[in-house]
Amino acid sequence: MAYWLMKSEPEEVSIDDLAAQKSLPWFGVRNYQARNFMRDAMQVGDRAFFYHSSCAEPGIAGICEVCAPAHPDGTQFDPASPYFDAKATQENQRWQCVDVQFVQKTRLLGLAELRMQPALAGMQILQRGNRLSITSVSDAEWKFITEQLL
DNA sequence: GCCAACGTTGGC
DNA sequence: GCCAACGTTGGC
Repeated sequence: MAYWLMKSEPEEVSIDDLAAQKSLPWFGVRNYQARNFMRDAMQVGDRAFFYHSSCAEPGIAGICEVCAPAHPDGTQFDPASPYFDAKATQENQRWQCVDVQFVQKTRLLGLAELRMQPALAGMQILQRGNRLSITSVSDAEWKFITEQLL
């Protein structure tokens, strides 16, 4: 069982959207490293912080859980989708995603507040230039955030 | 809207 | 396989 942090733009999919839908595919990832995490490392039952990015209040907004293993991301084949990938074919599909289900909404734990914690100084999301939309979270970081901050 | 940082592309 | 140019991310 591993822990993750998954970024989503709340204008597209927020923690409230996930709560309303119960579960949904984590579609739209177009970065190989993040895809590889979903395809190779994430397992059903893993938990993740649901992080709101590119918005007025970026930060952790809730918790979700992987509920289905990686499967093809259908948006790569949909010409109407912003995530359409003209180079993806049924034989050579490029993008996969896991499904996640809602666990809980939390208070908004903002970026600045995360940065204030010495215990979290090594967190991937806080590293300079970090852009990866899925990062792993250590057991210690998960414990600290869930038990001390939320 | 700015811009630093990073990933991807494509010519060579 | 190098690397410059370009595109994207994401906080501010």
